[in-house]
Amino acid sequence: MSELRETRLEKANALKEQGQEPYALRFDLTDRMARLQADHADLANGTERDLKVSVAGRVMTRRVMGKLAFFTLADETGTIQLFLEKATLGESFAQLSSLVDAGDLIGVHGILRRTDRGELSVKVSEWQMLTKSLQPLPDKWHGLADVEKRYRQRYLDLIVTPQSRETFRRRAMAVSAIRRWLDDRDFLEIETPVLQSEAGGAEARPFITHHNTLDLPLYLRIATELHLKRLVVGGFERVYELGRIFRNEGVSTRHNPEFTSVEVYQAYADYNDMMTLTEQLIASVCEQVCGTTRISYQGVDVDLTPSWRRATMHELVQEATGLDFGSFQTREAAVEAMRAANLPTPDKADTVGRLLNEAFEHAVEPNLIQPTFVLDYPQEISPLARKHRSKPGLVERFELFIVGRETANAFSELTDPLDQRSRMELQQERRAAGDVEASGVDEDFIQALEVGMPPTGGLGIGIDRLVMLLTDSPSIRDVIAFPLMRPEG
RNA sequence: GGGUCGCUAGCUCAGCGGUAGAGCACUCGGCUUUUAACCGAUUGGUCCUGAGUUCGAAUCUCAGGCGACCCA
Repeated sequence: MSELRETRLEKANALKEQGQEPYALRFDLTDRMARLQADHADLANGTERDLKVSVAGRVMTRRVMGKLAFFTLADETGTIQLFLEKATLGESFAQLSSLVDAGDLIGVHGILRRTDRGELSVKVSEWQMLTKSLQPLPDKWHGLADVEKRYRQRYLDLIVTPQSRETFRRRAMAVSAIRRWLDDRDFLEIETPVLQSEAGGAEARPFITHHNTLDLPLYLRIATELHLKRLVVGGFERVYELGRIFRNEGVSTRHNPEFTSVEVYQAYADYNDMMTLTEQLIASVCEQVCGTTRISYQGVDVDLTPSWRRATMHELVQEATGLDFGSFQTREAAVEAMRAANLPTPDKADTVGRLLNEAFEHAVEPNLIQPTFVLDYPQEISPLARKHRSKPGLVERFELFIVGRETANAFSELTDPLDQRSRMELQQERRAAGDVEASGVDEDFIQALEVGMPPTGGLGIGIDRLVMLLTDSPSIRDVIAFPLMRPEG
């Protein structure tokens, strides 16, 4: 209600009349809360330490009792109690107790004192309004229980939910740990276009936009793959890009239309090398962010200590269903066996390989809790991966699954330009037939391959899903500061 | 796309056919060791929107909006 706001505006005006700017320019602070708490843990109850400190932050709670008051002041690192007494503050005590609300940002000068009840406090001798807040804070006890509000008004969530702050702190740590790990191994981060005239590198619907001056339809990238490979053709032997990807798809606890990936390409390597790289990289990031590689996700223990299980898609499906997809000569044979095993056989899965993938997604994927590399995918669902060196119909590809979720995807990259062209033409046929996720032929990319790409291992990791794992977050929206929301009605 | 659940005061929630409620927050008064401070008083409402049933709807029905979760 705007009555609260009116009251606070009046307080802001009252401050002005008393010569206090309600929106201050700056404040010289000497200390931050967490450090003060740590450095003065030895201060005895009921005693003072004659050390002048200046701190600033947001007033979280107020407890006023006549001529004495206690505020809790929070900065980014933590909280400290303010010990406010009329005897010390004189006239400005009345101002404090009547014009400062929970939610205001203030700066104070004072000395340290631990109260009789053992709370380290700043005994304030001087205070200054830094920013007057016009909106009330959420319930101090329950916090922001409304999930929708947490996403729509993330700033409130961050103010009152310490766990939310910790999640984004960890996300930042994870992202910088990934960059550091790759930089240390001579991988070069190169930025590739977000706006593309052909959206390729994955099977997904793109967002469409338009360039006015060139009168050109453009797509937001659905992957960084094809441009990073062009860089490998150009002679950069170790490249990566960590950045935003856009896919015009639904929203769920595991999907946001814009998300972050890191794609890594290493010349003269294959998918076996990328497996080692993946487990080393993720284990290292986990160690740095969580302090251990044995973590707990939503009550389930997950052990990310290398090395991880490696099994082929065929083996895993057979293990879970008893079906040997290597023995099916025709789609009909596979359909018959799958029906007998109560597995769905959608029409769009029009080959044995696609049916294998269906069986995998249904019977295996949700049960891959511990990190597992799934190897050797059907060629028809992997148009950018090279043919397997010894298994006909399959490609050298792995996906990494953790807690039932696809977390990484990697290939021995397809370097044969003629093979790549025929794969892309197949995609184009599917698109012509109505598959909105199929891409077309990227002529410029084919031309790059014709110039010659060295044998290369490529890898993509979904940063958001990795961060979910490292922060024990149940929804992707918990790890994206401002997730996509439908506008409020 | 389908299903289940939710939407009531700034926040957290109760009420489930008969006058719109509580705690916290706000405002006022009291209080020099509180930390969900306490005590007293007051203030605060498009019960998500619209239509219907009914003497009477926050409550029942239908449609719509937004969200959460599950399934595809």
